[in-house]
Amino acid sequence: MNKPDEHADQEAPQHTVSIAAVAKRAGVSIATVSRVMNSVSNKASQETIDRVRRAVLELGYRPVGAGRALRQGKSRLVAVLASNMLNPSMAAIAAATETALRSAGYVMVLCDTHDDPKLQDEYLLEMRAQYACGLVLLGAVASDVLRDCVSAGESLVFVNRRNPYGGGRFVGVNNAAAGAEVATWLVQKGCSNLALIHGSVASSATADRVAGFRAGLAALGVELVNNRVFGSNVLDHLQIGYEGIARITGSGGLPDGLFCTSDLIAYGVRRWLEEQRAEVNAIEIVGFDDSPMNPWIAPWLHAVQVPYSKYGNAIVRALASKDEQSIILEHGLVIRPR
Amino acid sequence: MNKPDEHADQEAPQHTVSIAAVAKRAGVSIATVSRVMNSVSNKASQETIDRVRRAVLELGYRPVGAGRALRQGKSRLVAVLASNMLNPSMAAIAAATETALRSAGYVMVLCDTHDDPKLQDEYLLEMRAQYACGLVLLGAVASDVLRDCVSAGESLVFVNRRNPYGGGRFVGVNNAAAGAEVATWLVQKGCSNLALIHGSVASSATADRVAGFRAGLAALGVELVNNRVFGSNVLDHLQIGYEGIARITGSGGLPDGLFCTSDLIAYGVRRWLEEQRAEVNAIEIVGFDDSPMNPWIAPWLHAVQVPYSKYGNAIVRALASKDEQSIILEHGLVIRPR
DNA sequence: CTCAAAAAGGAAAACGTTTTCCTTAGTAGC
DNA sequence: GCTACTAAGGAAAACGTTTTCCTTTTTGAG
Repeated sequence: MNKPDEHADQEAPQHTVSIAAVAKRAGVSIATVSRVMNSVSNKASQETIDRVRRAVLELGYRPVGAGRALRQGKSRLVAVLASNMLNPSMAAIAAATETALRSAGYVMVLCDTHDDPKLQDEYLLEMRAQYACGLVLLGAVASDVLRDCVSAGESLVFVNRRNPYGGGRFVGVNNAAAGAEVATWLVQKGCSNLALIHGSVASSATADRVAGFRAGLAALGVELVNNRVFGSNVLDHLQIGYEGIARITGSGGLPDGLFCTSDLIAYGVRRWLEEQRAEVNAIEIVGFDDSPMNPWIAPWLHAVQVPYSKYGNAIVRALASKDEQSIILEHGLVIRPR
Repeated sequence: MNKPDEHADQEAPQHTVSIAAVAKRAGVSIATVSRVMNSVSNKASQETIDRVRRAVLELGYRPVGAGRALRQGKSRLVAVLASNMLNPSMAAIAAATETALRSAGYVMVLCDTHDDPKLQDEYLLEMRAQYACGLVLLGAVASDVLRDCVSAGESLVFVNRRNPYGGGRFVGVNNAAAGAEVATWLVQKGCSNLALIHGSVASSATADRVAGFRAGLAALGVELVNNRVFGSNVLDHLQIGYEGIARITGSGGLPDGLFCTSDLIAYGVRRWLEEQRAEVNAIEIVGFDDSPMNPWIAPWLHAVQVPYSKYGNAIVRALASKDEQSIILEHGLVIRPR
């Protein structure tokens, strides 16, 4: 911490130092400054470049976003539309995305759509008005403006949940394969009374996890009867787990192996079991996401581990890529010893 | 879901509909359109206003942010600089803030400073370049540019952690009072072997909680000896709790009452206790924040409840207010029965 | 009826960039 | 000594707003 008095070194910039100021200081035109800033080749001698660079440093110049955006017809803003920011896995993705975007020179605008098509539309329109140069949908929901954006060929990246209108860039894990792996592990572990609790299948991620789990069981010749499955469209996954395990247990006793399509569902399950004073350790519970807090708050939970910290870079890569590729990241299956 | 064909109602706008288009359609000048949009009084007849409004609706016009920002010298972007977005309580504040900002017509830019002064400076400069009209600091750290912003009188709101340079708008709870309440409750509960585990006191929030707790005990004539206190600057609060309870127990046995300055610290404590197979229910543990997930994942934890969902509106109010007022929100003390 | 003030609204400047034209001076190939 | 071509760089337009002037018309007070 240096004393407030001796800050006469280069703290002059104060507020808005424009390209014109830099040009004047370097003794060149604003066009040249702009070209140096954007490293346009063959438009300035090395000497000029150095002079401009020096002026930029001395004045602490940094291009005003609005000017550039207005001229180019697009800003450096990337909008991230999350369906529910209170969900820890969303927050993890948002955090990783922010870091990756920032180091790629973008600025993240974060919006919470609460899984509401109307609100999503509002945000999409607003971001268009802000000249956002990219849209990241963390759990997209079908909506009119989204369809519009898709068909207009805007720069969209769908994360975890696929484009409800098909196609488009996608970043996520292989949910179906993960579901199947869970099935295999539970069966090999010797569980004979399996159950499944899942959230809304309007999410392609959830739907794939469920389908993969069922397919995995089918491949092993294991049957999953209907009263061993609970699904709900409720947004609060904790609630789903709590209610789901109650229902399942009520109509056929405690299972000995359980797949929950999210960690939160598993937390809800555990809560009910503890309230019932059930023999919790007799049940193998597998969640999905594997929150970094799990080793601390849920050491009893196995989980498909989604590499959220790697999502950021993947999303930036997807945004930058020209073709509509899907980026499938590798998941893991974390088994926690009792 | 309506069929893709019959969308000829008013889906024409496609991409960029500018103020000029609206003006043309309404048969007025762009100046008039602008004035109607910003409801400048005495500049348009009711009839004109209606005509413009109709044109706006029909074309789906919405002012381009960059144009307005450039002209006015400030955008509608509000930057939220969070010290650690993976902390659930930060995420909760961010979510509430986003909603409140949005409904007040602002757009939230979320940045994760990782509690790093250099990164915070980078963000502050970048946001200045983006003409951000407000800065919300969720856990500010002392840094050169921040000092600059403070003395330049920029629109700053400090949340939870106070301005390291003094003054400024502040939103938070009365941490000292809350700490004292915890002390009182623990003593009244009959605990005689108290302990305290806290994070970095560089955060004014933590410092106040600790000071309040100590003052509360002192007022009751209870002494808190040094080997019953553990503090650490480590960022990971889970780790602090885990290590803290180990140290404290090692140098004086298990406490029967414990105050942790964050929920996460308490989670870490619980983990260690369970690993040691300690009689966990013999200890009254009080956390701070009271995450909405606590009833589910930590029903054993008492906690000072911070009304994070109310932070959003308070922050917007603070941003809008002319004078540098502090907004102190009411906290609670949630006691969970065993 | 006169005059001032208010209402209504248009033309154009300004904001800070990027980029399209230009112009000039070298330079390589013949 | 030409002719092309490239390097180097400036002037000015353009992006979409808001706002300052300015003009014309209407209103109200005397």
